[in-house]
Amino acid sequence: MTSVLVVDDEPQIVRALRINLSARGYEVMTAYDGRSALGVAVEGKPDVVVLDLGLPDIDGVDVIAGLRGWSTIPIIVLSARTDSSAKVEALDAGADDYVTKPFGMDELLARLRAAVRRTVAREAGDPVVETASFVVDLAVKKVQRGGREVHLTPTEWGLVEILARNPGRLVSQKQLLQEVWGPMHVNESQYLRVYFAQLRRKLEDDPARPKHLITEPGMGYRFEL
Amino acid sequence: MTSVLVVDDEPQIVRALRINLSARGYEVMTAYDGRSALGVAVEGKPDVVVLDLGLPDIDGVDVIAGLRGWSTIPIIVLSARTDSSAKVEALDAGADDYVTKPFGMDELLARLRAAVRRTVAREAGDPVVETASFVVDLAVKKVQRGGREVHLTPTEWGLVEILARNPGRLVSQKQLLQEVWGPMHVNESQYLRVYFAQLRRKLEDDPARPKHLITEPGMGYRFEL
DNA sequence: CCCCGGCCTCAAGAACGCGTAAAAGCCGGA
DNA sequence: TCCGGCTTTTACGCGTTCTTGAGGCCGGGG
Repeated sequence: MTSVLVVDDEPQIVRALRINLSARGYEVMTAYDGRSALGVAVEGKPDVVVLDLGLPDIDGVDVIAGLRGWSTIPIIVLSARTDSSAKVEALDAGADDYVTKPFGMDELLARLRAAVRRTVAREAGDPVVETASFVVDLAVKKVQRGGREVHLTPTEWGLVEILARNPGRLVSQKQLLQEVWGPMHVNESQYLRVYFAQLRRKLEDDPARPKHLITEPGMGYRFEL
Repeated sequence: MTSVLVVDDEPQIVRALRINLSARGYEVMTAYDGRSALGVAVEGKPDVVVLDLGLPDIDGVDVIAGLRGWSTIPIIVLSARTDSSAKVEALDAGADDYVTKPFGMDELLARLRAAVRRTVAREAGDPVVETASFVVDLAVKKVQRGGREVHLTPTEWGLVEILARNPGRLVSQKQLLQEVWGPMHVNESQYLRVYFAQLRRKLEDDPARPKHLITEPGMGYRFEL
């Protein structure tokens, strides 16, 4: 299910959006200020964010920057300001679209569909990553090894998923910890050692000499095909 | 260079866009009707399309469909119709954005940047820096020399990364020390000597006569391609 | 000619990060 | 309540990396 984070300080707008979005099968999260919006975004990993710019605590542009710091989630800005400088500012800060209030619900929903479609298209590319030893199916969240399915715990899968989405790339310890354990645990690199040992035991032919789950000492980990 | 296909049957709009886009460094292609637009798109493979919906020959939505049949190029629709049903129709046909005429050039350019930014982020082909002796891949954080991968320690990589991002430019000792060792060690120029010796041993064909990792005595270091 | 600053080289101990194992804590379901 | 699976914590040995100091080289200036 596609999840949407709605951020606005006007309850009636949040309510209207929640009703319309839920009715169309979206999962809806909400936030009423910038600070909690960033928190909810980290926790809930929404597929798209609808963001009002006139928030009470943080400037809208800073909220965009805060999201863009770690994510490429599409952001659709809602704002009462119609002047082009506001639009330019928001779009250049990293927003994907800009809709002025009052807005037509039909149009907003269409723009939302367009935004989601783009990211789906981006990630749709063969959601299966294959190595000589095992196969990762990102769509159904399963791993096979020698024809047999390998059971992974949620944490293990979290790591495998991030790595498999970045084949060949070095992924920093910080990024892994951030995305799997949350921003509070970015220094617990011991977790990574424990879990990578576990994953190697489950997936590598020779866990002591891994061919695919590679450690880059001091930097991070790499998923070699 | 980013290329833009502008499709509109009103010459003055095409001209205005051509001038503004060229001035900002875009490569501009043009078409005045739907049929030729599809042809030019196939030939020129633009990075983004600005499409007027009121074309003389083909209905705008069909042009979108014609493009979407084989491509995911971002499409920004221009249209005089402000009713939401028109917007919904175009967006659901596959358009990425919808701007109503008359439009502000600033805003259109910002939306165009947003559209391009998305696809660049998506396709970001590895930024690779290549010399006669070795290859630095900044995205995956790897260095190759003569087909074989060279292992770099975190500190070594830190130096190579900074230099490779500034090819040909002189980078001061202070900057290198600051970025790799932190502000506390900007005077430890001995570190640089030790590590550059190490890097030259790993990367240069003749470490005693470096061709790429050049010392500028008293100033800093330079990465020659 | 000699001195000196800056650079290169080498080597050794300290510090760090990794892998591994095993115990302890924390649920949720039977 | 007990059990089993999963996560978090602790401990230790080991190899690698970083830091540091000493010595040699080179070129420019006195």
